[in-house]
This record gives sequence, structure tokens and C-alpha cells, in this order.
Amino acid sequence: MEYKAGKQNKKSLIIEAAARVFANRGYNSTLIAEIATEAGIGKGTIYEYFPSKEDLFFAVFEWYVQMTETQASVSISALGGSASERLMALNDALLRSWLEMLDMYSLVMEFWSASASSKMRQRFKQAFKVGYRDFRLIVSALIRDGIETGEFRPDVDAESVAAALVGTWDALLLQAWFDEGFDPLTTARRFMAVLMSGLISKPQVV
Amino acid sequence: MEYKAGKQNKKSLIIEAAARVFANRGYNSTLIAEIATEAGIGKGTIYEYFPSKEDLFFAVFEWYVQMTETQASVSISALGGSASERLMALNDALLRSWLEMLDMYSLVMEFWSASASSKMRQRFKQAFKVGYRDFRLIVSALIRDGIETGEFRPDVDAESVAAALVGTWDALLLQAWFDEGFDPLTTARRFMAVLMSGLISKPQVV
DNA sequence: TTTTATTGACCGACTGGTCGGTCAATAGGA
DNA sequence: TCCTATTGACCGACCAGTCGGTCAATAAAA
Repeated sequence: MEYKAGKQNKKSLIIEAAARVFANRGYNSTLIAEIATEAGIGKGTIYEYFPSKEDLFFAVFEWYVQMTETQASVSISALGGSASERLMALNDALLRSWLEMLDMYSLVMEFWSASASSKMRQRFKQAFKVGYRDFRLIVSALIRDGIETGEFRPDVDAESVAAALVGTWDALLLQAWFDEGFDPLTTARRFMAVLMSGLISKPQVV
Repeated sequence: MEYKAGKQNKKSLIIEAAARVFANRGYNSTLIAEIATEAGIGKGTIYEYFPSKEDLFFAVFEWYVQMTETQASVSISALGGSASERLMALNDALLRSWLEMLDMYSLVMEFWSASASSKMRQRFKQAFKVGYRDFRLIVSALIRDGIETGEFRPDVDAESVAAALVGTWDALLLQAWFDEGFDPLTTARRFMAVLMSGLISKPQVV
């Protein structure tokens, strides 16, 4: 028990140290020795827990996904009210929690790039595919809910809107990453207002 | 003239060969020797035209931006009709031209990753910032146009919608990159339909 | 309780392969 | 012949991963 807990803690310790260094320096510029220093341990120890740099990087990826999924599901479970209120609340909650760790956002770009080339391509690509699909499903379920209650127009394609929304959130963060003067939260809110008025059923004007 | 044309041609030759190799193997896995082989020249020749691998990569980036900007401006200049028709046409034109070279999309991810870390970070980050801003301006001008003619609602925030749209296009391509089964063009069209109905002025129902 | 034996987590000096960049040699054109 | 462009063999900095040794903690024996 004690023993296993120790093992697990050290593994997390390494992963979190690695996340910080990878985020600052990028995968390729990061030296294993730097991660070891950041974690306050010896270089050899890292290889007691991870077979290679690539595997450590993938472990960081899994840790990151886990973390954001947890945040998202916490946000979602706390949602109440009408479908549009819940959508807007989700928008706020997600952007806020991601903005809080915008310094970690460079990790996402490293993950994307890992999925584009590198020997680990397949692993990452597959994980992203599943991750995005799951995320789209969560959002489209919310929208379909709104359609069923009559709050949203019945001719709305929930899947398409969900895919676009998921993408928009990602991409607004990206633009914020490049441009300090860009405010993704306000931008998203104003955009959501327009989108929402396209979603919502109106008294028919024939 | 001849001479300069020759110089220029060889430079382009190298850039395009490099683009193909970088797209397939990623920046870090790409060997200068591979680019030389792809271009059908000797390795040393590359250094006659580019001072370093980094500089060559940045040249590929500039080439790529140039190319997509040209495509976008050609699409836009060909647009006619109402603001919503033009928006929809832009949507189609952009997605179509990007889908045509989806195999080059991995380059974009390499560029993102370069802007996140690596020694070239600042160069890339700055270029992306400007690029995204310019792109947003083009789209928001189109939307503002629609507002001024009364086609779109006056309370729409053109900048926010433009930022979101630009992001959505990017992010739908990204999702398509991960998931063969994902159809970004149809998704975008259906999403645009909803968004458009949020943009368009309606006979006021009070 | 004290002493001895055993374990395995931890460490970092070292190695071997890799690859960006150089430059002396060569080819080709004027 | 002279000058420019091209080339690829060569160099050495760099770094992931290895491995023999250390030592604190625990167990076993006295």
C-alpha cells in the first residue's frame, strides 16, 4: 500500500514536471535531464518509470486529457436551466478553465504536432479522434435536448453545430495564444448570442 | 534576368520539396539530406539558398501563408450576391481548397508547434497573430457589409462572429484530419445555415 | 534489541548513433 | 583559363538511453 502509493506519486511527480518542461521548451528541445532536474530526481530514475521519452510524452498527453475531461464533466454536471442557458454556461466554464492554464496551451500544439508526424503519430491521432468525438457527443446531446423540448428549432443539425462549437472553442483559445490583445471569452459570448438566436425557435412568421 | 530567374526558381524548387518532406515527416524528423534528394540536388546547395534548417522551415511557412492567402483572396473577389450568399460561398471555397491539400495540413500543425516552442517561436507567433487578424478583418468586413445593408441584424458583433468563423474553419479541418469519417464541408454548411439564421434580420415579432 | 543480509529504488558518468552545417574538390559555363 | 555553382565526404556537438554501483529501508538472524 505504502509502497504502491509511493510509486504512483513519483510517477505523477515526473509527469507533472515533464508537462511543465514540455510546455515551456517543446518536445524536441526538452532534455530528459531537464525533466529530472525539474522533478528533483536523477535522470536514470525517469527510466525506472517510463521506457522512453516518447512514452513519457504520451503519458503527459493522457494526463492532460484526463484533467480537461474531468473539468468538463464537472462543469457539465453543474449545469441547469434551459438548453440555451446550459450551452452558454458550458461555454463560460470551458473557456474559463482553459484560460486559467493558457500557459499549458502550448502542450496542445505539441500534441497536435505529434499526431501529424513523429513515430507516435498513430497513437496520438487515434486518441484525438476519440476525444473529439466524445466531446462532440456531449455537446450535441445538449443541443438535441433543446430540440426535443421545443426550445431549439427542429431543423437544426445538432451534430454539425456541436462539431463547430467544439472547434470554435479550441480555435478561439488558439487565437488568444497568438494575440495577447484577443479576448476569447467575450468573443465567444457575443458569438454564442448570435448562434443562439439562430438555434432558438421563433414564432413562425409566414 | 535569366540568372535571377534561375536563382529564384531553384529557391522555389527547394521550398516546395521541403514542404512535401516536412509535411510527411515533420520538422524534427526531416533530414536536410532528404530535402536535397526530394529536390534532386546536393545537400550543400541548400545552404547556398538558406542559412539554416530553421530559416528554410520559416520560408516554407511564408510560402504556405502566401499560397492560402492568394486562394482566399481569389475566392473572395469572385463572390457576388447577398452577404449571406457571399459568406456561404466563402465557406465552400475555403473548405474546398483546403480539403484539396489536406495532406499538407500536417504542415499547419508543425507551424503551430513551432510557434509554441522552438527557438523560432517569436517569428512564428508574430506571423500567426498578423495572419489571423488579417483573416478576421476580411470576414468581419463582409459581415459588417451585411449589417449596413440591413440584411444582418444590427446588434450582431461582426468581429466576434468573424473570429469564431475563422476558428471554426480551422478546427473543422483539424477534426477531419483526425477522423476520416468526418465530413467538414457538410458539417460547415449545416452549421452555417444555423448561424446565418441567427445573423439575418427578421421581421420583428414583439 | 542489536547486528547482519537482502533488496531495489535511485543515480549520473558514459556511449554510440545521429544529423546540421562546412569546405575542399569538381564540374560547367563564359 | 577563370569564375561561379554544385556537391557530398567529413566533422563534432548533442543527447537518449544504459548500466554498474550506492545506500536507505526492511527483513532475518542472533
